[in-house]
Amino acid sequence: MDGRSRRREDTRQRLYEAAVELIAEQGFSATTVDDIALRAKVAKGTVYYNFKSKTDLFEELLRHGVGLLTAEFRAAVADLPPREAVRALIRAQLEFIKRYQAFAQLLLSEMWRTNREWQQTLVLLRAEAIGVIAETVQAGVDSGDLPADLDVRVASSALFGVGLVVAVDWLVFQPDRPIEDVEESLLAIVRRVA
Amino acid sequence: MDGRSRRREDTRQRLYEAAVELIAEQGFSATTVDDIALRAKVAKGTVYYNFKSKTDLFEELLRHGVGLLTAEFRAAVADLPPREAVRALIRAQLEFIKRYQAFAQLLLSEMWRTNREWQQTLVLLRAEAIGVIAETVQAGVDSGDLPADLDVRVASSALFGVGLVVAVDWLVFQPDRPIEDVEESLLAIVRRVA
Amino acid sequence: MDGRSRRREDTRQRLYEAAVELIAEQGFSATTVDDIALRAKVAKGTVYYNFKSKTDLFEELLRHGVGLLTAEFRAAVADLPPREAVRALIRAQLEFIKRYQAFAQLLLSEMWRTNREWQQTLVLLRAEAIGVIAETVQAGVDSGDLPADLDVRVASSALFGVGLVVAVDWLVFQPDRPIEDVEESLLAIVRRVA
Amino acid sequence: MDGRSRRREDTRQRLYEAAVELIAEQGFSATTVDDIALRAKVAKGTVYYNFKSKTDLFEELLRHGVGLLTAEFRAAVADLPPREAVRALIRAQLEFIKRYQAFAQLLLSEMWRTNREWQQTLVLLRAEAIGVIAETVQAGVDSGDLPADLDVRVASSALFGVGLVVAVDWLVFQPDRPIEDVEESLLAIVRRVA
DNA sequence: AATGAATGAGATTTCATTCAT
DNA sequence: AATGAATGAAATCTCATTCAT
Repeated sequence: MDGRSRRREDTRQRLYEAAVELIAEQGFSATTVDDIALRAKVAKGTVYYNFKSKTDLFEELLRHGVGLLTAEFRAAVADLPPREAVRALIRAQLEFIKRYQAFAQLLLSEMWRTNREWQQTLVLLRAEAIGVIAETVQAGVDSGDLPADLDVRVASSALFGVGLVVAVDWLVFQPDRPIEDVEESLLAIVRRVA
Repeated sequence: MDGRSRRREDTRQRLYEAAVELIAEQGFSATTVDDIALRAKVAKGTVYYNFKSKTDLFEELLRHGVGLLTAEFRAAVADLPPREAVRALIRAQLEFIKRYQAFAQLLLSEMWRTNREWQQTLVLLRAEAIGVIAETVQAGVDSGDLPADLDVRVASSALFGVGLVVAVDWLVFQPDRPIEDVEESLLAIVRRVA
Repeated sequence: MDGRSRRREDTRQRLYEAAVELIAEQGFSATTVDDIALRAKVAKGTVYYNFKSKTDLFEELLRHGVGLLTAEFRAAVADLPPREAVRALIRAQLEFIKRYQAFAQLLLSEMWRTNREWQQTLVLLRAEAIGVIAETVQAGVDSGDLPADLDVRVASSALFGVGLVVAVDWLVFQPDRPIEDVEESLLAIVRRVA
Repeated sequence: MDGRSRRREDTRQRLYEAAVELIAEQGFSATTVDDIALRAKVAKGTVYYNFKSKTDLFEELLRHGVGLLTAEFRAAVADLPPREAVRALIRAQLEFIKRYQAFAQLLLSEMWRTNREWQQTLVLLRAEAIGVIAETVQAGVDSGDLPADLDVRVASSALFGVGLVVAVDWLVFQPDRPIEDVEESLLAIVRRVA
């Protein structure tokens, strides 16, 4: 790597991981830079050597995480036919949430808040992720596979939210339940579009 | 004056209202006691005359709010037959969320966090509210109105979560959409149990 | 009683007692008006109905307590011959401290501090109490019963301080030891003037 | 840098010195952290960077100070014969008090209070310091240099208290009197054990 | 590239005092 | 004569940020 050394990139990664876990558990404001440095096993000054500010770290974190999710959404739909594509999106979301549990928890907690500094960032990122869903649903409506009266924006938004809340509820309150069960529940719930 | 004077009870009510709005927007930690006192139009000391701490105010707020919701759930089901009762619960939840929008937002943000001081309180309160749903669903399963293979706990939990996220999403991102639409979406989504 | 009703005088007495105990244990600043009201079983406002301020309550308390001590000193010496008079003073001090333990503790803690609001009051009261001792010692020197080279002021001051510290040490750290023992220790200690 | 950097250790020392003077004059509760920081010429936050709390600073201060006193006691007795050893202890106490006047004043004010957070700490520290005196007195009793009927614990306790109160009385009310006078008064007072 | 001591603005909390009843 | 809710100034404590090393 050039520009940013490998060592530095490693430090940033450790900071991301520490921050995402702590913010998932406690929220952004309740998580201190000391906490983050401690969990990442670096000195406090190192946080500021790598990020402009605590908020900056968090925004980069959001971008990083939602970027991953959107990429997986895109990969999931590939060229599948509409209904299968929707099912693939749900599966992808579930798998993402399972893998990045803390990030999902954090999204659920922050996504419907208003009046926070990173609000704008989050709204944009949300639009990106939901955009992929919307494209897929729209394709289904166009092809006649999904009901013509479906409000695409509303349905996509709901799909995303329902997936998030059901999956996180699962991870937090019934972690022993197998993922297939959860996927089934989700599919049952969203039958109309999947 | 019955135990607590009317004046005092009025002050507490004002503090609840101020706190719930601010915390919904910004979260618990980002909301200052100064903000709360200012919005409630009392002196800062008054907050501490009425509540042991900021956390205590928040916990009592949660108890107060979830208490109201649970009461409305109980009133809604009355003696209705199972499927109607479930529909009534959904309607009650929607109406509650519409009426106490800020409280709903706050619940959505805090309910799936772990590691916060009021976690235990919240888990208990959640169990109470979901309990009413579970009783209704169970009655439906027992009477044969709902599928026998339905996992009651899981379904009730999902019903609650989905209602919350869809309604808050509506209020935050599509406030102009009529409530009937939202109710319909919700019913469509949860067709299996309603 | 006229001017001040019996009820009011009773309330003031209860406040004195509550205050003296708490201040002995914790010191003046660490004792709150709430504490005092609670222990005296009156409402907080009542403290201010009876005393101008917390400091005022404390100063009146000091005056009241040292007044009692000085009176007992005067009663003790009566017309006794010098050395007996000194012994009588020591006994009187011990008995006073035993009876008003909390007050003695409080005196020991506050008497050698500087820079407190009531400093002046306390210095005056101390001078009064030590004055009685000094008169007695002076009489002994004059009559030849006590050594002519004795520095009266210094000796009286030491007599008072030593009595206070030994007696309070006894009450706090060896409360089971009989008072006669303590008296004996004290007499042994101050043999030169008694 | 050994464990704690030199800079940090210097800051802590400055904070000790500032705190001891202020607390001697005004007492613990009446001394603010602002006062301490101001006198130590550091920012308020620095106090909390170095000590968990105001109480923690005070407890460490007590430990530090009594540690010094105990060390000087041990150095003073060396291998002297009993009565000389007792005299050496008295001289050591006087010199310590003269040198660390503020600390002595503070001890006198806090040592016989009950119900303060640091009570336990102080009782332990007191036992340590008095322990050295008691060893010396015990040796004197064992060797026949001191009266066989002397209650060692009581005598040591009294010795310590009397030394403290007489020396502080001297520093506060008669600072011009030469130390030799004070030492002589003390020796006269405690003739039985010295 | 990283460190950790120090900072100071701003948060939470306390508490003597006031005041309407 | 007493009460207790309310106040606001001042206390304790926290924490994002800076900076010298």
